Amino acid sequence: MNRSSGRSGGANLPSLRHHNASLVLDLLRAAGERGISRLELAERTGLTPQAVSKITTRLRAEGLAAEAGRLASTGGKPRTVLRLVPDAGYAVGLHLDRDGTTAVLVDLAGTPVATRTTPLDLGAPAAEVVGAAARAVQTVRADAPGTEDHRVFGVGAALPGPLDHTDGVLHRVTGFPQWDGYPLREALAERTGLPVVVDKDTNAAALGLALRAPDGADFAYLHLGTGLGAGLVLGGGVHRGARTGAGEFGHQTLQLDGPPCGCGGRGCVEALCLAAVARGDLAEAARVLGTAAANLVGLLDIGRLVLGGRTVAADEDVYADGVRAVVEERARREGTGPAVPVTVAPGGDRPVVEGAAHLVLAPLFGRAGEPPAGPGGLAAPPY
Amino acid sequence: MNRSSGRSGGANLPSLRHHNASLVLDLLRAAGERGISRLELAERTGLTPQAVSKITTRLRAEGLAAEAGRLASTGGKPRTVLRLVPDAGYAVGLHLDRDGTTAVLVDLAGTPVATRTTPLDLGAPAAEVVGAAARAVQTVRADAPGTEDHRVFGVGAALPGPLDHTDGVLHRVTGFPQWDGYPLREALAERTGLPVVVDKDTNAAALGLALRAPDGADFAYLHLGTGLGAGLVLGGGVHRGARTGAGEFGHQTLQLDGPPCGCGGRGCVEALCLAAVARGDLAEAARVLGTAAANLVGLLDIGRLVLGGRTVAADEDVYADGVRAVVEERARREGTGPAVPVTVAPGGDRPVVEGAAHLVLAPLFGRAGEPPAGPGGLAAPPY
DNA sequence: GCACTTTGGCAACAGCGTTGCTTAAGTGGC
DNA sequence: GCCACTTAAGCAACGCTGTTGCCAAAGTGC
Repeated sequence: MNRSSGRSGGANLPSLRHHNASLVLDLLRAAGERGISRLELAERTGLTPQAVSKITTRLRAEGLAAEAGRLASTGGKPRTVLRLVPDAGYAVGLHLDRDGTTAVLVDLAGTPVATRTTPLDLGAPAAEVVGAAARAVQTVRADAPGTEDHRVFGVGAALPGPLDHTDGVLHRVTGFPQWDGYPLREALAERTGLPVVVDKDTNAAALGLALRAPDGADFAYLHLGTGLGAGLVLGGGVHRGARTGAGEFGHQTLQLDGPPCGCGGRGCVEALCLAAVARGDLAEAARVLGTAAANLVGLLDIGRLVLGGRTVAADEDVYADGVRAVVEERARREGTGPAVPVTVAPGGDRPVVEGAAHLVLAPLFGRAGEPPAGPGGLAAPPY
Repeated sequence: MNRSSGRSGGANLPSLRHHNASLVLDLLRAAGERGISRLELAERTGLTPQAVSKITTRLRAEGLAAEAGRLASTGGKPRTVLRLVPDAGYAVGLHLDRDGTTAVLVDLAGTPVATRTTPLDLGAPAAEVVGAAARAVQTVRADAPGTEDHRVFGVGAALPGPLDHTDGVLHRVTGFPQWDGYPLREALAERTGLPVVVDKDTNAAALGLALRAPDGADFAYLHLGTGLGAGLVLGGGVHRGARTGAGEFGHQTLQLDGPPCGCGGRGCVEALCLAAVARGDLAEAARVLGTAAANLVGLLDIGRLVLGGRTVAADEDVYADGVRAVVEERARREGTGPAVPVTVAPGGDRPVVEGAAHLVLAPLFGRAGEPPAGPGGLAAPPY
């Protein structure tokens, strides 16, 4: 039973079946090419081996799972290894950044099979940007043969700035007022003929990283690029909050009555941090970022911190070490156990595009987030 | 299904039954004395009317629900109103504060039926404090006749400072080093013969307020007393984090390199806020509190803020207005809709004791939190 | 008094995971 | 080479879930 918001849902037999199937499918996905045996699935889900057998039989019949070799015997019949069938479905990830667009086609396992990056000014007229984005989607689909229409589940689009994840309407992409109130989801769905999900870049990246994490622990993804934002993963899914605006990390006040910030406030982390970057004092930038991160860790008792974004990518170790130092010092003071690990997400901005594709795939695996709706409407999931 | 942490749980028929029964029971509880009809239960849960009939029949057979009158007809057979039977079970709430202990016996509906407050120095030897607490529990049970042993589900204990909710061991109650590592749950369970759950005072209060809230929206409870802490309610349940230490709100850095705080850090909200209180500048205290609160609202996109604690209770309006002003100004700047409402929890510290009792009751209603374990062990819930 | 509406229980049912047992497929002793 | 043993996985029967179709109960309104 899932950490979805609200408490409406009564459960019936189909929802129970779907829940367990998602759970198994998620474990298969997490196991990757290594695969996983039926008995291990049973142990991990708490279901009986017989129930897992029934569920995997259905998944195999639907082409989502397949047997793939067997393990060494431990004194009896050896376990059969099951694997997710990656090409049972695909999704498109789309990253609309301030100065360029990247589209990626990933398979069910999350592996990218085609990528395209094109320069694109997010400040151009909306119709132009949407048109270019739709073309990028078509291109990346054409790049990968054998991915017919019905096997592409949808498009996940990630972009900076506040937006409403539920209805896919942008609020106010910082610096580009023409996007205010623009129904991006609808427009993209119409142009691509595919279901579309829209989310903030930080949320997309966080979701992608969450699906790759071996443990299910809560973590925060801190993205430092042209701005500073966060994606929060609580309980296995992205935490979006009441109005899907969570992750407003950059305009956290870190210095009461400090220097003015572009947002109109004073002493925001983003302003302090980027000012330090601008004057070349990366150690100070890392210290400021670390202080805000430590605030977050204390407030939510988060288990892990992941840094990302272009600015971080340029000097990974400086930021990782600087943030780690602040977090460790605070943990020592409070004496509540070892400090949380601090890592850097590899690949600069790449986690954003790949995570965007996961906006579409995640619901299949029971991860938080409602399935996308739109024209060519996503039929009931194949299981 | 439920926002529990981790993603282990496969679901079977008993768990499905339990889930739906909890859901119905929670709606009955929320309806209070007003009651609720079968058909409304069906609408709210999404279950069929027939399923609700079956579930409520079981609940009535077990003495947890009862029919209570009927509504006006709308042209046909009038709806029958169902209500929770409050005296079907009880729980004890215990608030161990720095200078006193309060115990309360509440019924299944959360209504207090007996209260006792005794002065008690939390700095006294552990055995002494536990003994006095256990006596308080016995006293409050004796105060309410007709509440035999098997109908008291357990004791929920709330106290300040970091602790491990999972195993009930205290970490370091600020200012009282003798509690460091003390297994409070075990000790209290042994002395009272009842299952015990231990949690931070802020979490207990937040849980109690969450159960009373009409909507299921996320909110934060900010407690300003001798210290400053927060309780977070996300997705209907208390968010405790990886090591059950979430809510560390007071030692959030709000002023880089600011004045030193007792915790060893610099520029913590708690230090800034309490310093302002000490010099009588309540408006500034409220502004500082509001700034930290606005950080929290932005980060989590929380839907509501509730203030509490003795310091707030002494000047409710000053704090409510001061915090509201900061939050509203930030909302205006960011332009993401109306600011979140700011209210004060009535009754000073009372939400803490009553919320403590809910630590025991909440699992019955499917709210986050594992059921208590301990001697005299809580048998399977009565439904 | 009769037609109609709405509530809510009864009975039959489909489908879920579970249990008990059987078959498959290995290892290791002799 | 054979047999006893162990472990994995499927088959069949089962108990229990919510669902569906139907009917009795209990009102309103002409």
